[in-house]
Amino acid sequence: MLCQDRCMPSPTPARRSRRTDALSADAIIEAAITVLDAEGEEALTFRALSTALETGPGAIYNHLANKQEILAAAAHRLVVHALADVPSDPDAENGIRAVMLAFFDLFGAHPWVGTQLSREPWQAALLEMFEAIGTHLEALGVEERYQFTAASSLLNFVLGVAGQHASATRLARDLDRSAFLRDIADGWKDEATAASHPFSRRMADQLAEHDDRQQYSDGVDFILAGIAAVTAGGGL
Amino acid sequence: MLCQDRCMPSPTPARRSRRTDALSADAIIEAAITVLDAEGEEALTFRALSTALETGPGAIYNHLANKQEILAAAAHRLVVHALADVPSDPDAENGIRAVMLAFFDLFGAHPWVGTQLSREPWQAALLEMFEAIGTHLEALGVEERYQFTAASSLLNFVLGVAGQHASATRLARDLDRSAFLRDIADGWKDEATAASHPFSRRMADQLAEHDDRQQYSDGVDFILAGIAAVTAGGGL
DNA sequence: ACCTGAACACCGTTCAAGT
DNA sequence: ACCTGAACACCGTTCAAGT
Repeated sequence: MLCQDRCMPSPTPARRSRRTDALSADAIIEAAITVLDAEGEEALTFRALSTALETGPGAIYNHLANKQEILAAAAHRLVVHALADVPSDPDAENGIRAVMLAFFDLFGAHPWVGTQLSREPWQAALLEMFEAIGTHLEALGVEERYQFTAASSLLNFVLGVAGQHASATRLARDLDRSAFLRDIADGWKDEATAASHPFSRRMADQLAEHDDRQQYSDGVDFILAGIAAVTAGGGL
Repeated sequence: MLCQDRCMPSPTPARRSRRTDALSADAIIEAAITVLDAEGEEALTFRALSTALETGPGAIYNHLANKQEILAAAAHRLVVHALADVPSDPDAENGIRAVMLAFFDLFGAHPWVGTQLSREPWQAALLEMFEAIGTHLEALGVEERYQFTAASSLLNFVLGVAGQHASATRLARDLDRSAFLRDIADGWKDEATAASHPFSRRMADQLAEHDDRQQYSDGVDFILAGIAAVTAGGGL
């Protein structure tokens, strides 16, 4: 649909297309998400975005303060949508797992969100995540005094995963993922590395072959089991 | 020591100082750490770095491929140093806690490391962290089949914390930290926010008053308890 | 072989001039 | 009130010219 380099000569004299509908923060955020998903984080520039919106780069500033605000709003929107799509479950433990997996799937579909979430502390998107996690912990019967630490622990875990996912995607955009991990695993088997890193050497094949989503899910289970154990066992 | 804006007139005609010792990757990395610690992430430019090194920006490329490599090498060096300083402990559970706290203290002293660690996946610094965690898990008696997931969970948790720490520091560089958290907590108490986020509303005061290091330490305990529970209980 | 620093190809952001 | 797009003040990186 885009006319990248050379356009067919048009019968009427070429004229710079100009948007007819009004520009809005919503439209900008939507266009930003499209660019980010299609071409990655580094492709989102004001020039690219304003071309997609058929306007000038300056026009964007009439609706959003700066690039950071565009990214924050885009991430927030996707987090809200992802949470709205999580089916409610009468079983509290299934509920918290469903929420955590929704986050994982969101980062899979939009890896740049992972980068954005570690850019501003306690931004709107993080509040939604914290709230969703906390609500389910409450339903799970976690005592009040553990709720803050428990919710933070789950949130920090998912943020760590999100960041790694984003950077892996940034680096391995074209490469296929398993070849990329195989390369790293092979590096762990190099004599020099292996000699000083025996644990990693032993884990190399698992790094190359593991199922990311399963491992994430297992990590969530570890933390949930820990929360349950500490709560039952009478404290930290 | 730096001559920032105006220099005293010197008796001999002013001459651009030129380094006498040879430039090296090590010297560049050391200078980069100094700049990053003193002035923050955004202050590290090739121009600033080459000024600190008394050379031209192009000279740096004779020793390191690009900015990413400088940051990765700087983070790696600090992680290695931090781990070298952790005293060995005969008690395995103290050992893993000491390693995890060493990471936390590292991010406190050099917040920019948190940003860097989520920039490249499985970079050298992460390998060191993974290895250190894994070695202690082995000592703790975690079964082989759980080691990869357990080590990854702890690593992802610490990476999440590191990222948040870095972004909080970036945003609140001059502001004092407690005032910054108070502001966010107050936002959670706003009528509009509180109505749709009751859990966060309830946690607001804890956000403002909690001890970061203690909470981190409690989070580590949750995960360790979960690993112990799952291992003892016969599987995920 | 290494250093120098101007030049290049970008950025995000601003702002006078338009409608 | 909003849009336009050239201009500004930066970046990281390159490279011809020096030593």
